Amino acid sequence: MGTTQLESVPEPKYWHLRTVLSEALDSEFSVGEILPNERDLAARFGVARATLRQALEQLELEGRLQRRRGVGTTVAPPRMGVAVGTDQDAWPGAAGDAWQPADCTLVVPPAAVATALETGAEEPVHVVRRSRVSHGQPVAAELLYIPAASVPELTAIDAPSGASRARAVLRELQHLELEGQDRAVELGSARADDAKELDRLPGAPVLVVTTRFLADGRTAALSVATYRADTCRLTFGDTGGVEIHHGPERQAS
Amino acid sequence: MGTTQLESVPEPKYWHLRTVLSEALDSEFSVGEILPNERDLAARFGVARATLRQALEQLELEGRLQRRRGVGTTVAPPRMGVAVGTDQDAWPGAAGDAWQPADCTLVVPPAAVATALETGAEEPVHVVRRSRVSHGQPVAAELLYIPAASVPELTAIDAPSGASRARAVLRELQHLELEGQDRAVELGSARADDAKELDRLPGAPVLVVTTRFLADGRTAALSVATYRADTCRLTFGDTGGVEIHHGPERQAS
DNA sequence: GAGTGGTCTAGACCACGTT
DNA sequence: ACGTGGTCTAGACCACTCA
Repeated sequence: MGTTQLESVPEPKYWHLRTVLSEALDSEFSVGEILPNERDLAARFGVARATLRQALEQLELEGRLQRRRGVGTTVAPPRMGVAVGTDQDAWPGAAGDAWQPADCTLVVPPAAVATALETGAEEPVHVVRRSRVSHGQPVAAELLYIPAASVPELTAIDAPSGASRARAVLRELQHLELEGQDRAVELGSARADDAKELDRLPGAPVLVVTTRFLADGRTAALSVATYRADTCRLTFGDTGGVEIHHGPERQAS
Repeated sequence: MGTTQLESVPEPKYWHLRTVLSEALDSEFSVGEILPNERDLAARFGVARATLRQALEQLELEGRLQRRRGVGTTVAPPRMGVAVGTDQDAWPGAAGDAWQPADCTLVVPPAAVATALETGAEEPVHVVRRSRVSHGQPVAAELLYIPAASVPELTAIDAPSGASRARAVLRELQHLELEGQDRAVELGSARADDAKELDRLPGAPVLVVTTRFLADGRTAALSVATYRADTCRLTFGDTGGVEIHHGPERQAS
C-alpha cells in the first residue's frame, strides 16, 4: 500500500487518504479492531502526521473511527439509531421516556432562552439536567428549561435540589395538557460540560435538537439536547428508521 | 485585546481563542462584515496560523463564520430554518415542494441502497438528482432512488434523460398512495459532487437526511438529502420551528 | 514509564477570486 | 498580480491511559 500517483486532478492528499483508508476499513478491518498508531500510519503512507490526522478526523466525523487519547484508534460500529420524534403526545418525564434526570436548579435564563420561552427576561426558570444512555454508552445531554409558571403547584420544600427535585418538576409538568411541539436540528460543538458528560473532548461535533413544548397557547417548556454526532443517527417517524451505510461497493454512477 | 492568562486549568489555546473570538463577534462585528485575514489575526493573538485556524474551523462549524478561499472570512448570518418534516402525506415532486429536479438516470444501485429498498441487488432503479435553494443560495442536494417497479407506466420514449425525464418519473410516482415514511438525520461529509453543488469544498460537514417512502407495503422510494450543516437548521413539526441563538444580550431581529 | 492521541509551532507552497 | 484561505511539512511538547 504505497502512495498511488494520479495527480492530473490535484485532489488533496488528505482526501485521497481518507478514501484509501475508508476502503481499507471496509475490506481489511472489523469493528473494534485497533488501527496502527498515527506515527506509523503517516510513515506508511509517506505523509506528515498532520495530514494523516486530517484524514482520520474526516473518518471520525463520519462515524467510521473512534479515537481515544492514550488508547488508540479503533474501527467504530455502525451508528446507533436514536429515536427523537416519538412521544409526540407526551411531556418530557412521562412514563418510560429515555431520559434520566440528574439535577435541577432555579435560575434566570440566558437571554436567548427567555426569548424562545416568550417570557420575561427576569423571570426565573427551572433548569433540569438530564442524560440519555443507549446501548450502555451516553449519547445525549439535555437542558430542559421550564418556566416557574408551568409548574405552579411545585412545593420547594420536599425536594430542594438534585435528582429528586428534577423528578418533582417533571411530575408537575404532566398536569398540563400538551398541545404540540416544534423541533429543530442543527450542528454544534460540545460545550465543556456536555463534552465531559458525553465522554468527548470540548468542541466535539454534536447534533443539537431543540424542542419547544406548547401548552396553554404558550411555550411551556424548552429542551436543548446535544447528541454525539459521531455515534448517533437520529430517527424520526413511526418505526425504527432507515439504515444506509457505507459499504464495500460504492459509487457505481 | 492581547492574550489573557488563566492557565490553572490548561485549556487548549484554540478553544480559548474560539471563546474570545465568539465574544468579539457578538460585540464588535455585524453580519456580513469581513474579518482580518488569518495571518494578521494569528499575529494579533500571538499564535501560529494553524492554531488560529483551529478556532476559526470551530466557529465555522457552529455557523458563526463563513470562509471562502480567495475572498476572506465573513460573519455569517443566523442559520436559516429549513423545513424537513412537512409534507407528511405527499410524495417527492408533489405540487409546490421545495425541490428542483435536475437530472435522472437509470442504474443498478449501490448495495447499501438496494438493501434499504428491499429490492434485488441487480434490479435497476431510477436515480433523480434534485437540488434545493433557499433564500437565494443552495442548501441541499438530493439523490432520490426509485425502483422501476414503483413507476411501472413510465414511458422511456418521450423523456429520455435530463430534467424532463426526472419530472416524468416524479409525476408517475404520484399515482401511488403514500402510506408512511421513515426519516433519519446524521452527520456526514460532502462528497465531491455534492460539495460542488453546495458551493463548498469536499468534506464539508453536511446533515444527511434519509427518508424512506412506503407504499404497497414496501419501500417505494428512498431519498438521501445532504444539507449544508453550516448554514442550515432543519425544522420539523407543524409550525416554523424554534429559534435559539448565541447572542450578547439582545435579539435585535 | 511507555505509548497513545491532542496541541502547537514556523515555516512553505498551492488554488482560487478579485483587481 | 495580488491577497485570500487551503494544504502540507517536520518537528516539539503535553495529557492521558494502562501495564
